[in-house]
Amino acid sequence: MSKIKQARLSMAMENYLLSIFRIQEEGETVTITQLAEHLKTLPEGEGLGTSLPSVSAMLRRMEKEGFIDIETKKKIISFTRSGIANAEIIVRKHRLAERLVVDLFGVELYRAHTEAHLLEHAISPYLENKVLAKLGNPSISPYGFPIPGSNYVINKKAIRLSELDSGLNFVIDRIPEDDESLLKYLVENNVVPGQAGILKDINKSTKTISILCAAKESFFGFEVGTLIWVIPS
Amino acid sequence: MSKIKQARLSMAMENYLLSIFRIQEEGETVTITQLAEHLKTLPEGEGLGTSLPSVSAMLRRMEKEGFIDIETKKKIISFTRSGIANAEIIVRKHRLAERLVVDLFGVELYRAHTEAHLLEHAISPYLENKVLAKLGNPSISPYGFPIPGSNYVINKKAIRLSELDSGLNFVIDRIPEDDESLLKYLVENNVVPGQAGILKDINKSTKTISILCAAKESFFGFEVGTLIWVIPS
DNA sequence: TATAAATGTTAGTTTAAATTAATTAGGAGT
DNA sequence: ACTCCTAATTAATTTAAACTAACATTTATA
Repeated sequence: MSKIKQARLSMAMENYLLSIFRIQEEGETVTITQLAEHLKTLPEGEGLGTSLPSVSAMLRRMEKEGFIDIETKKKIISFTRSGIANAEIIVRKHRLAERLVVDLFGVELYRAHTEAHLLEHAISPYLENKVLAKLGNPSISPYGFPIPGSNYVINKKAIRLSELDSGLNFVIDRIPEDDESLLKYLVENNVVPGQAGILKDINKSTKTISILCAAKESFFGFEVGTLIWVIPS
Repeated sequence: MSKIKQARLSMAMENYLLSIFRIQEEGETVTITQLAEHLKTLPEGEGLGTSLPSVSAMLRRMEKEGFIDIETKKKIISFTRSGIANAEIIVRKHRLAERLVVDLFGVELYRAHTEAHLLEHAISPYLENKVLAKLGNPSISPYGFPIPGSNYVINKKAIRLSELDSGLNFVIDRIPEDDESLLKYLVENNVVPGQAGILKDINKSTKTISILCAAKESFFGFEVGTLIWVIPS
């Protein structure tokens, strides 16, 4: 029960915390270049916060604040206890905001992530509780990601669609959130969390995948296939 | 039909626009000191943006951006066309956010204004439309203020409670938004927009007022009485 | 092993927004 | 007219967060 510093975070720092969390969640190692890359997907300020020196400087600030450790050999960035706690707070607000705009306001799925990126910084702990109650304590985001604080844990049986074999049935677990044009395509073709489907063909030569979800057939490359997680069924 | 610059406003500038709008709405002249005073009521950053030189500098920036004119004799600050347009945008978001948190999330009235001050900066035009639709195109805030863009105009018959005579009946039109402890008292005693009441006593000697609203009697000074607008009935 | 590509840091600037401290300009009162 | 108070400005700093350009360090690969 150690006291976790519940800091007044700047918007920029909240974004960094969220990006680091997301990179870790994807199982990748957090490097400065990775981070700079990931921050580019954020809608705020359009193209800010992406240069390596900027990221480098911010990480040093975050280290001073006690949110992260930077390995001296300068490869690995990891959260401290305080860092993970604060990252979970902002990720929770983000995913709650996604649920909010989708469930209550009817925002289209492909825009929810972007809208949530603005809202996440504007939700006080008090309001968060009100929203949680209103939404019935949701445990996953509209894209299938766990909402920190709920007891939901990712299904261990989930695998990347690109690792499934032809002919097998599945249920969509998670889809990528931050590519609007891809999302439009996926939603259009019923490739959304909870949807059952069958892998029609996975082609190792052409690196393409075709699936069938609720009578709609979709077709995409392996890179996309690795971003879609499914539960074999 | 001139093109109004739909600028990317900083959060700080949005706050200034809103404060200037509010001061004008109250019928007072906008001076730098007034503004500094009003900005202190904002919850963001706690105590930031209140010093005279800060306000002075920001106003010069806003003049450069074409939002305001500053009289050379340095007394009067007024909006340009672009300024009023952008102020109305942020005021609309603010009051819509107040309605949102009250109507949908059950936030208590005394906190709504504060929560809205965070949310107002995080509502995109797209989301604003969704929220407007969800709330049924409201025309006034929970405190009784008009939402710009609706066709609502303030009732010309509205007067300050302090200007009403003893024994007269009224309906509450507007109550002040930015004093949480006062708001708690008012809500507690049914002094909310739309509520009918009777002015029991207005005492010129002690500068106090007592009213009766739905069986609850409240009691306050003239300063408060000037902040509550009512329609005599 | 040498060299190229990728990764990260230093150095020097910039901008927005804030601060304090000190100074000036305008009106009101005696 | 002089003094005083209020209102506003100037000056000099500070901080967070970003940038470019140039340099340095690692890693990988021919």
